[in-house]
Parts: sequence; C-alpha cells; structure tokens
Amino acid sequence: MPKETFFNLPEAKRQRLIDLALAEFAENDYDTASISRLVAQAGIAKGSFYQYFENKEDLYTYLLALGAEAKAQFLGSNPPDPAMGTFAYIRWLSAAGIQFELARPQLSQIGYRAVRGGALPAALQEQARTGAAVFFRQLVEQGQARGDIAPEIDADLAAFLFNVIFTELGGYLLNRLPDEVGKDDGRSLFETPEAARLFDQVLHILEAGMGTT
Amino acid sequence: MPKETFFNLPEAKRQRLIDLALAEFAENDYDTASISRLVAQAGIAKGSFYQYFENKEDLYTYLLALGAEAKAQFLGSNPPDPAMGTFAYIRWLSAAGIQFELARPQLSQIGYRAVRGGALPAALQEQARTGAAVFFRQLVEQGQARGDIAPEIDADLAAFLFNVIFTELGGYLLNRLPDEVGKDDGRSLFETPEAARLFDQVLHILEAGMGTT
DNA sequence: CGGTCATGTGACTGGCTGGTCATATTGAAA
DNA sequence: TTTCAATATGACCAGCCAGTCACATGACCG
Repeated sequence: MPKETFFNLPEAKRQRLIDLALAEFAENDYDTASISRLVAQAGIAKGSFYQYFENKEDLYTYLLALGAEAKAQFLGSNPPDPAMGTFAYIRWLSAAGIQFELARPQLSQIGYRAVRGGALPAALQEQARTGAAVFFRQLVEQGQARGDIAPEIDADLAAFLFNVIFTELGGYLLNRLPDEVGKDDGRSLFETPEAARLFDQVLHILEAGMGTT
Repeated sequence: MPKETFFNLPEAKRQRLIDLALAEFAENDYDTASISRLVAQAGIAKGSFYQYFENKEDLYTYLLALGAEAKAQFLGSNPPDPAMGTFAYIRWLSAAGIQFELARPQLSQIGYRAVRGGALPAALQEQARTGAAVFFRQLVEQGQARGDIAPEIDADLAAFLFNVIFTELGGYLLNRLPDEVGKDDGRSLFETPEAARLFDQVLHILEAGMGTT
C-alpha cells in the first residue's frame, strides 16, 4: 500500500504521478519499468518517491488494484441483462472488455501484462492468473447448471479455452481492424459489421462445440 | 551468426556451452538472461564469449534457430498420415508439439517465450509471431480447400483461434496432469485416458464449431 | 520569534549489466 | 628455435538500476 504521504498529496499532483506511472508500466514490463525514469519524468526527487511508496512493487500492485477497480466499475456501469444466456453473457463480457481496452488502454495493458506473465514478482503473477482462471471456471459451471453448456464438457478445460481466447481476442481484433479504432466514440468498433461478424463467429464456434442445442 | 571461432571449438566444449546457454535462456527472458552469469557457469572468460558470438542477440537467435531446426526434425521423424483430415492433422500436430515439449523442454521454453513475446528484440518477436500466424493461416485455407472447414469461416480468425489455443494447450495439460509427466517414455502423457479425453474434447469442440459436418 | 513535525531532496551506495581491449597463452608451421 | 596467427583472458568501462540517508525546506502552532 502507498504510504499516507501519498494520499496527503494535492489531488492534481497525485493524479499526475499516477498518470505517469501508468504510462511507464504500460509501456514497459515490470523489470524494465524504471523508477528513476518515472521520477525524472515527474520532476520529483527519487527520495520523494520513496516517501510515497514502499518500493517499486508497492507502486505496481497499487496500479493493478486501480485497474481492477476501474474495470469492475466499468463493467458494473453497463450491466448485462440478468436473463441472458451463458454465451450471450460471454459475448457481452468480452465486448465490454474491448470497450474498456479502448477507454483505458494503459490500465488494460498493465492488467494484460500481469495475467500474461513475463517478468514480474511471482506472487502477483500467480494471483492474477488464478483469479482469471477461477472466474472463468465459475462461469462455465454456472453455464452447465443452467443447461447452456453440455454437461459432458470438462469444466476446467472449457474455462481454459474461454480464458485464453478472450485474453487474446481483444488484441487480435484491435490489431486486425485498426481503422475502426480512434473514433471519439468508444463504441465505434462494434458498429462496424465486420467486427460484429468476427465476434459472432467466435461465439458461434464455441456454442456449436460446447452448447446443448 | 556465431563466429568461426565458435565452430572451431572442440565438440564437447561447444556442446557444453550450448547446453548452459539453453538453460540460461529457458529460465530467464531475454533481458534477464545474463551473459555474465553464463560465462561464470561455463568457467570461461567474458572475453572468450565475445570471440564466439557477436553479442547477446547473436547467441539468442542462434538458440532459436537450433530450436526451430530441432522441432522441424522432430516433427519430420514422426510424419503424419498424408491422407489425414485437417482436424486429425491438427490433433497430431499439437500432440507432437507436446511430445517435443517433454523431450526438449528448454528449447520449447525458449521458443514459447519468443512467440509469446515479452522482453526481447522487437524484430525477432515479430518474426516468430508472424511465422506462426502464417503457418496456421495456410493450415486453415488448406482445410477449407479440402472441405474440412466450412467456407463461411473467416480464415484469419480461425487461424488466430488455432494459434492461441495450441500455443497454450500444451502448458495447460502439462500443468493439469503433472503426474503423467516424468516417466522415462516421452509418449506416456497420451497413454492416459484422461489426457486423450481432454485432447479429443478440444478438437471436438473446434470441429463441431468450424467443420462442415 | 522558536519549536516541531511532515514533506522534499539528490548525492550516494552497492550491484548488476553488455561489451571492450591490451595482454597473455597456445600450438603449429617454418 | 623462431615466428606468427588464432585463441583465451579478466580488469575495466560506461550505463543502468532500486533503494537509502543526512540534510533542507516549509508550514503550522505557541
């Protein structure tokens, strides 16, 4: 946790620091991200940074927590229809994930790095990974309880598939359809028939393969 | 490319160096892998290393090439039935990939890191990534030409799905079924009904979702 | 004014990195 | 035995890094 000093900072300065830290950790992995660079960018002394945070990992976990909170809030502000079927829910979930990626690219990138691993404190990586795994596992079990996913499907395996596909799908679509990005309206990507077609096709494949119909 | 000096080395010494380098780059990503550590391990002088290789990247690309060659040879030595359908071929391909992972874990790990990205020279990453993408793309197009994959499926999207699933599936299975690993016979993983069941289920899902039947 | 407490500072430490280079060793040919 | 090119060496360099600490600044209070 950041120290009290950090939260005592004037709002503007604190936010500026957060923004610069987000930029640093979005552009670089944990090892490559540099506190020296960050403080130089921010125009504060190295010592001041260590008045705000215990150490590098402290800042990083704080940014991760910010990202998790922002994403939860983002998803909560566009809640899905509760009566939605499992596959429709998954479609909604990943569409919302891409919206979030467009709206908060830095936060997304940092979370992506955490889940996808690479150089970062082992404990954090494990936490992020298992968090995602558990979530998808529950999703699948719920889907089977509701009769949306065939009971003979191995729940853990299906969770793995959802996890890996939807972790990467956003990046794939954004990379494939770069022209659709950058319009002021974050929803633009899904107004194009092309994006919707690809999206639906993935869901259709999974539903045909795992569904009960 | 390594310098001539490297290839002039006595076979035993050269192989020993390669083995230690494989260990170093399998355990650490490109940035974290350390030439200083490597030469200390090998008991040679820092300067000697730079008589053998241009620099760190030179060694790394050499190891990657070794890995690619070893894998190609491995796959070539268990060739699939040429009359095999596309999905059976994909099943064979990923099973062989896991066998390779069991037989040459260090080479696999290095290749995995290259494809999956993280800290490494951008040019190499791009090369590894697009190499895999192109391969799967061709696979899908061939599958459509043979009538195994439905023509209305977006070929690039399907290639993406195969790519992402089979890049991660090996690690998932190895992680989920660790007891099956470690037996002297590399083929052991697939003699267990459990592994075969999971494997078949993935293929079944994909075939039901993308096939023509 | 003096005191006290939170905050700010940047030179500094110790440790690591990839890479260089003048020098030493080796081994074989002449 | 002399010579000469290939190879081996490790001290050294510049550049990073995370983290520390003795000290400076500033603000509020009596």
